[in-house]
Amino acid sequence: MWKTEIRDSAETAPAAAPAPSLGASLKAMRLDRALTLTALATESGVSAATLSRIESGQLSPTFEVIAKICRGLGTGIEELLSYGTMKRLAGWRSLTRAGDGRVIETPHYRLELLCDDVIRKPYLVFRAEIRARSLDAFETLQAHPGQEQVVVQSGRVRVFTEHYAPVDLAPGDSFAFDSAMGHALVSLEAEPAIVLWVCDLRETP
Amino acid sequence: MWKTEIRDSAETAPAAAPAPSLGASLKAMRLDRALTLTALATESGVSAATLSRIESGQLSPTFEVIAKICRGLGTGIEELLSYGTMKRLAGWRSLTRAGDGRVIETPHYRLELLCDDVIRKPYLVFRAEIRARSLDAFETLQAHPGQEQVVVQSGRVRVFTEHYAPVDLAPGDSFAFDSAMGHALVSLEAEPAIVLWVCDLRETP
DNA sequence: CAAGAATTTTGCGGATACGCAAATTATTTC
DNA sequence: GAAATAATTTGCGTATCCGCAAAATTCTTG
Repeated sequence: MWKTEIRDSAETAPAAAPAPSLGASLKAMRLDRALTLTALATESGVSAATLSRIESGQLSPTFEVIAKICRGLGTGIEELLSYGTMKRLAGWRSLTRAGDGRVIETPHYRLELLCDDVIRKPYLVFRAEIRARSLDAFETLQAHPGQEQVVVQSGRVRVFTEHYAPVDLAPGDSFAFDSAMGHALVSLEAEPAIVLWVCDLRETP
Repeated sequence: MWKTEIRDSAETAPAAAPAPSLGASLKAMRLDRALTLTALATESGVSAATLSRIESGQLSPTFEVIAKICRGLGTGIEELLSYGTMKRLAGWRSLTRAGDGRVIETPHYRLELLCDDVIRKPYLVFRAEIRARSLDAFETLQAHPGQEQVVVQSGRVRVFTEHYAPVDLAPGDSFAFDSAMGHALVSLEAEPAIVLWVCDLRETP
C-alpha cells in the first residue's frame, strides 16, 4: 500500500518527558558556543557554581535561573532542552502511488492520505473528493487548531468559513485559512470535486 | 494578485523572553482543561499547595516540578509557557486564483506560489513546472533543513534523492522526503511536468 | 441564608537551591 | 617541568522551595 524507507535514525528517547537531561544539554550548548562557566555566569547572572552543579546534574534549578540562563544564551527553553538530544531521522522518504493512499470516508468527503506513514511530518497532505452538495448536510462547521490550504484539481467547490462570505473555487484556485474558523467545503456540481488538501494541525503561534 | 484578509489579532508579546509569567500560563491551561488544583496535584505528583503558589507567582518552581507538571498535563514546556500568551492571528484566509500566484523562475523549475502572502504559514505550497530534462542540468543537488512532498498533476517526473535510486512518478503519485538529502526533479517527457509541491522548511526535530 | 462539601490558600518544618569564597583541577607560558 | 593563570568544583550559610495539614474561601444545595 505504502512504504517508507529510513536511512539513519538515532535511538528514541524516553518520549514525552520534557528533558532527558537538562544538564547535558546545557553543557553541550555552552561548549558549542565556546563559553566558560564564568563567562556564562556574567552573561546570565547565575553563579558559575550553580551552573556547574546544574551541568553535573546535582541540582534541579529554579525556573528563575532557567530563564536567566536562556536569556544569557539568547535561546528559548525548548531549544536548550532539546540541544544535542535531537532524535534526528535523516534521509527518510515515502512514496504513495496514485490511488494507493489510506482512505478515510466521512459523510461529506472521501479523503485519501498521501505519504501518511511518515510520523514526523508536521502536516498532512491528502486528495479529497468533495461529495457534500450543500451546507445543510453539515451539522456544525469543523473547527480545530492549525491551518490548511486547498488546491482545486477538478470540479468547482464552495468554501464556507465562519466569519466570511463563502468563496467559490475553480480548478487551479488555491485557498488557505485558519482552521480555528469553522469551515466546510461543498461541491457545486453533481460530480464530486477533487481537491488537494494540506492540513497542518499545529497551533498557529 | 492575491490578498489576505485578517479578522482579529492580539497585540504582540515582549518577544524572546522565555516567559512573561509561568503562573498565569499554568493557571490558564489548567482551567481550560477544567482541572482543580488537587486533581492536577494527583496527576502530576506536585502538591496543590505548590501549584497554588506557582500560579500566584509567589514561588519559582524547580525544574523538577516543572517537568512533573508538564508530564501531568501531557504537554511540553514550550506550550505551557506560551499558553494564553499566543500572539494569535485568528480567522485569516487567503485566496490565489488559478495562474495568479507569485512566480519564481529557476533554470530547472517554474514555481507559482499559492497563498504565499500568509506570513504565519509554516509551509509553502506551490505549483511547479518541471522543465529540467536530466540530472546533468543540475550543478549540485539542493539540500536544506525541512521536508517536502510532491503530488504529480500531469506528465511524468523522476525524483533523485541523495541516498537512493531515483523514483519515477506518474500523475496522482505522491512522494515525501527529508529535504536534508540532496534532491532534484526532472521531467521524463518533452512537455514540462506539473506538480503540486508542499515545502516545510523547519528543522525536522 | 445556613450547612455542607469542594477548592484554594496559608503556617510551618525539613529539604534543597543559590551565591560567596576557598580549594581543586586543567591549561598556558616561560 | 615549574610557575602562573584560567576554569571548574567544593564547603558553607542564607534564602527559598515544597509537602503536610489546618484555615480560609468559594461553590452547592436544601
